[in-house]
Amino acid sequence: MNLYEGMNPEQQEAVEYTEGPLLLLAGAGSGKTRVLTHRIAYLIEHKGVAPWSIMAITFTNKAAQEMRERVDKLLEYGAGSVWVSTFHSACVRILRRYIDRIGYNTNFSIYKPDDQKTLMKDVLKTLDMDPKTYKERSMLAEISRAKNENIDPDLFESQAGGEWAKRRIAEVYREYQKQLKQNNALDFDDLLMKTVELFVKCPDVLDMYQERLRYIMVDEYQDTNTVQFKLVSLLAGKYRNLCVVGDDDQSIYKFRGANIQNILSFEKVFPDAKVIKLEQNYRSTKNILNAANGVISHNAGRKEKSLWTENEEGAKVDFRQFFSGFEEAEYITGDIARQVREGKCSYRDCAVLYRTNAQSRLFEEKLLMANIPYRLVGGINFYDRKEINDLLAYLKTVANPSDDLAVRRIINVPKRGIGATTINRVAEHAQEQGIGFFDALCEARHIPAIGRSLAKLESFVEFIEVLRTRAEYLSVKELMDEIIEKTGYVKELEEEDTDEARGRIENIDEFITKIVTYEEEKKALEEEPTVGGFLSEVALVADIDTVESDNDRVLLMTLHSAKGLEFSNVYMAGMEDGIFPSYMAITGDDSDDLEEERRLCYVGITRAMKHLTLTAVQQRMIRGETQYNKVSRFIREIPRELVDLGRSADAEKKRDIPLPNTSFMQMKQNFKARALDPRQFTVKKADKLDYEVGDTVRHVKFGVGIVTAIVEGGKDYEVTVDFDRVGVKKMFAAFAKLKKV
DNA sequence: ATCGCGCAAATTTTT
DNA sequence: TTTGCGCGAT
Repeated sequence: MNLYEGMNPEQQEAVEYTEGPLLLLAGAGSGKTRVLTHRIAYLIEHKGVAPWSIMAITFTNKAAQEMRERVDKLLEYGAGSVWVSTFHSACVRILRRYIDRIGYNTNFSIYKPDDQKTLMKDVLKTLDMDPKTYKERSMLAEISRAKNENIDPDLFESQAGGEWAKRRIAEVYREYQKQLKQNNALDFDDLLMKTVELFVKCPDVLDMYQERLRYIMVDEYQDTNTVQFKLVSLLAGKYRNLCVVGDDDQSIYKFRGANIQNILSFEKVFPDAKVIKLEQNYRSTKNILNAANGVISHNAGRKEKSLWTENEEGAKVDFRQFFSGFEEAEYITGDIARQVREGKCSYRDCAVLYRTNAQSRLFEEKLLMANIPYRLVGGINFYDRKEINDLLAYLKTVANPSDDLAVRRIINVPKRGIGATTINRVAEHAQEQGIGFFDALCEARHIPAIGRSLAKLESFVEFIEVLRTRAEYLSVKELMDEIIEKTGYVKELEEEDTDEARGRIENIDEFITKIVTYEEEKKALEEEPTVGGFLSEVALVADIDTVESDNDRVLLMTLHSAKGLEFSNVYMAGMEDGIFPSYMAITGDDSDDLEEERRLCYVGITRAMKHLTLTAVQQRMIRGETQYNKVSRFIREIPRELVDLGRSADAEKKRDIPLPNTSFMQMKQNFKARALDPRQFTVKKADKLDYEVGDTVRHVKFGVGIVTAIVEGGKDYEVTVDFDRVGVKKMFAAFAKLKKV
């Protein structure tokens, strides 16, 4: 395999420059993933580096998965041993192993924003603080900001000095951490911060990882925050083979603590760093790229860089204005329908991008009416649904006995006649005795004033205890079945017999399928599936991670979610001052905020390969109120000669779309029933396998082997392979992803 | 203990 | 427009 085929000199140089710090400034569409994957292959094949001493960190699980697949294609074997992961998943993996060294239990829970909010409410109550002046939202934002800077409560307090307001927040922060710890739980930011703490406090653990991970690569480096930088510096501290890839023009996560200084001053921190720029764009037409360049040139303080392309000039960038959001959505939908009808593209080539999730509704509605398949990314996550969170809370309760939040969520779900007063009494008792909520439940008979509720509490405790015992030998799926069976959760929904309840049952079925998928995948990798493992995985999936490329659908998502993706046809909707750039960015006094919006615009434009359409409207409904906005200033920053304003507005013939006689919700329901065909979630059994008995095949982790048997089962083929290195293994075809060599 | 009504508040972006 | 919460009734 020629690793350099079709690579430009800079890309080649980046692949070959393996020792010491390297900063790769890679513009949009400049083939950085290609460079990274080839670099990994080069390290293994030409430098004899062991696959397991290479770590690549990406921003999303989707990106990680893609990178794994691409490395796998380049290599004969060993690709499975390269550690490709997101920051958060990597940290979970490290902490599940060693967090007991810093005083937590390795079966810790991971608290998502919803859980954080609940916990924060408790914290504010404990501290007796007025929730009107101290909003949990802003408290959590402050704490998150601190954690992203690796500031612990002590440091926070000392930084507060004499400032009264800040000292108060420090108090909240301290109590919040205390309660997290009592629950043996970590929030997202803790995952990073505690890993750093672990490395600092336990040099032997750090040393072990340093010795193992000798080559480290970080993708989307412009979006790393201070803790992430610290983490990477620690890991790479010994061998200093650190390659970071980023583009300061695509830094769009400052609000989440991303520190653009990480990239701007990389050369100061690593004075011997080599800098390579990738400036040739392979993705977009000249017109699109120039439009992007035009916009981003209005930002100050950028790294010197000019993106160019050899691609054709292409069509001009379309800009269309409409009266209301209704017509905007109609136009975009109609345009997609037309393009597909004329055979110019497929649905999957089209993406509608917008600034806020709330804007998705109108597009959903129109696409639904036009019968165009779509996938909505983001907004309400699958795992944010009530029924799913209830079931997850059961699993958390079983896995982590200290997780009071989980216990309290499910203690009366489904209704067991245990009400607020009883729960408060138990909580008080726990507080007095300095024990956990669940422990307090166990000794409920010693709590005065529990009265008649005692029997109910005891039977609940017994139920959980039984589950914990059974969990020792049941699979995750079996455990979940038992929970559903014994609680009567689904049965209750069935009796409700409403559309809503039916939807919930569907979600639960989907959830169970996800459990099964998780278990099968783990088994295919010869790893033990566990409740804790499943919970970690679930906590860290973003909606974008679950977008399958093999479905032919239009994608709807925010500009943020679109980072790292590309489409032939991109529609950027809501190009209005106050929407994009957001009202906050315009009115705020920080010019940085506006620049970040501009970078976001740059990211959006550079997603497009062939066609870019920007739209704006005169009046827009925002939470019930009509707003009148001016055309986005970003439109004016695109060189005029690159823009096509379309025929005059009245020449745009409005086509009549028949009004549906069904409600939006109902249509959505129907669409869901059609789109979420069960086949999509169960593993599809291949019609036939592309290998047979006697063939030599390759497995990501086990390497090369010979197929000795194939048994056809109901759901899938069970394949037996005799591997050169690890011996005979049995596996399911759909998960093992064996490739004939 | 549970249900339901009515009023208030909220929306930037996410691992 | 949608969601969340508090209070009163059963």
